[in-house]
Amino acid sequence: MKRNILIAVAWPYASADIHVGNITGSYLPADIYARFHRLQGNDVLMVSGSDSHGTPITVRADEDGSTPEEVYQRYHKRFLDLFQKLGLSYDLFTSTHTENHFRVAQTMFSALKEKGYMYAETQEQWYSTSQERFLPDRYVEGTCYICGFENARGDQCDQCGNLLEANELINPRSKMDGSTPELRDTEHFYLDLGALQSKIVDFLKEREDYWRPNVIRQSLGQILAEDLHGRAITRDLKWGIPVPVNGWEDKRLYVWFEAVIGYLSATIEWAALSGDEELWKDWWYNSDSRVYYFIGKDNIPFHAVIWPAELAGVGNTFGALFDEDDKHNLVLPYDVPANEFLNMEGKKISGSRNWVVDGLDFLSRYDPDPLRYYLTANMPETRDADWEWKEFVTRNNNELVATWGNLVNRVLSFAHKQWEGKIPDPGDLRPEDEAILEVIQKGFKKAGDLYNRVKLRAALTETMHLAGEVNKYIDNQAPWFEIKEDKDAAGKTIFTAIRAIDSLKILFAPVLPFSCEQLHQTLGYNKPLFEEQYTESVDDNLGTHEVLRYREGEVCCEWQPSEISPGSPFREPQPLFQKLDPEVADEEYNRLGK
RNA sequence: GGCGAGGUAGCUCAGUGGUAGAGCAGGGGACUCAUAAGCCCUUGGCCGGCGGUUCAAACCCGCCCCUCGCCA
Repeated sequence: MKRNILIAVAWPYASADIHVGNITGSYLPADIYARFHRLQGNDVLMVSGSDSHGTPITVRADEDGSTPEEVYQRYHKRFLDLFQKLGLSYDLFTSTHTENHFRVAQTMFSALKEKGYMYAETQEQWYSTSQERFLPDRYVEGTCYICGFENARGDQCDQCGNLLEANELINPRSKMDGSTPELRDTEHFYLDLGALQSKIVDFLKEREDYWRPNVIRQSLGQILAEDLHGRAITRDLKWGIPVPVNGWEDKRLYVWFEAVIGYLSATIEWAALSGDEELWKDWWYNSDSRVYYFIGKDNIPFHAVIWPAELAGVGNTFGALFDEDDKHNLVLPYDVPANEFLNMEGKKISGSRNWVVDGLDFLSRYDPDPLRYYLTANMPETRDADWEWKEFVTRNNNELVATWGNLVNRVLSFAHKQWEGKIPDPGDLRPEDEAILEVIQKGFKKAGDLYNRVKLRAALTETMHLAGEVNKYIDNQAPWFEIKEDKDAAGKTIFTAIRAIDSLKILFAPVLPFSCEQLHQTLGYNKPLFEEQYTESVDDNLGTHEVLRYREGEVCCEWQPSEISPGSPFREPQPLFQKLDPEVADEEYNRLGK
């Protein structure tokens, strides 16, 4: 049955470059899952964008002497570049700084307010009299009231590691100009999560049996132990989305409330760009559609609790306010397959200490598929994983090159030489030929089940295992002997092997799109396996923003075994992957921390 | 402090009640189509610790230790 699948991918903060930990945490698994479902023939939409608001961006702008807008544009462009090079096939990668997102986010706010899930409350916050503005917690420094450290930030003390109540800092000073701030009253809106608790508990319990244990148990456990309480969703800032209430024009929606709304607004923007403004409803108003949220474990509460609370809270009021269609509720998350973290050579990744492998930097020296392969084979699906350069090189050489790449090369070069670039006609297949093809066929079911349940690492292992089975089959048949005495027998073996390879191409394609596309062309197909990515500029009243898109066009092949025909021509094979000198592992390791 | 996840072969990880598994690394072998790749055989583990339930525990229960995340 054809299904609408929405792949909702974490929104990167546009204040730092993306590293391999970010990639394996959410962006890569999302893309693999999207490609798998496209091959399944489902209606897939994969959306995300740059989180362009929030304190990290204003902090970066203040440090650089630039504006938040410039900071977000700079990193956003680098994201688009990286995602294209890495083959992350977003149907739309946009940003939160668009007129459309402002409107959708403000509508969500208004809908929640109308439903009675918002209340206003006054709190005290540090105010800079010299700059005439309220200071975000991390803009205030002072003495830690727990350990006495003199340079603690308002939100956290770097010496004792405790999270702090900014208002209790001793000897506070503004990070901006060193002046002494004063506490002033300020009023903010709160999302009444307490009132939404029973809806959230029901929502989680319905999904208890198939969600990953760390996601479901943490969310449910925390709620049942402590109950949900209201959270402030507005801030005294200039950069961001204005609160759509009279008298509140100077305040902004808090990013954690606003950014998750991007999943909805990006789908709406995608529909408008596609030429049919109503299309987004096929995913958001369709109770049969499935929405998957690919995120890292640090984001679990926002996607398993807070965002579902926003969605359940608005009910049909979002539609009523947005385009006067009050017949539908918004679809709640189907699954939140959050990944754990990736460490770097045994230590935590740290951007500031350069203990990190940057995505663009990596791709300046290596191809995308080896990275995708290594990160998937080692994906932190159940626990933290570790990036080791040595392991990257050995997995590339022993698995990608030796098992899969060499299988393709040994079969196709032999075939090309002996049958002059045409696939041999096997006549009737022998039992051993049928047997290996059946193993492959069962692989579609087995790997398909694993992909479907978002066990990407296991799906890849299974596929690599099948490549091993084909290598065994070839060694058993030994077509290089067969051809000396009985060319027809060798033809049966090679035909069978080519079909197996052509099938494995489909099974590997979600993880290894570039090399599978290359193999696909070598085998003589006209239409590509996947469509193309491209960028486009979009104008609105907030300015111009560049987006990443995915072209819709004719593609070949679905999730089923090869039916490639005898006699059809194919090209001389070129290696799919390059072997790496083991020394590069040391070279790369020595770059870390410098 | 509260809520969780993880701790299994040298390394990376599967395995949730019935005689410990895979890949890589290590050792040995036969072959040559292939990127000296692939194939066959093989060494290697008191399954974090201590108790408990059971005819039977890596798996269930309790306590403890270590790593990581979230919340306060």
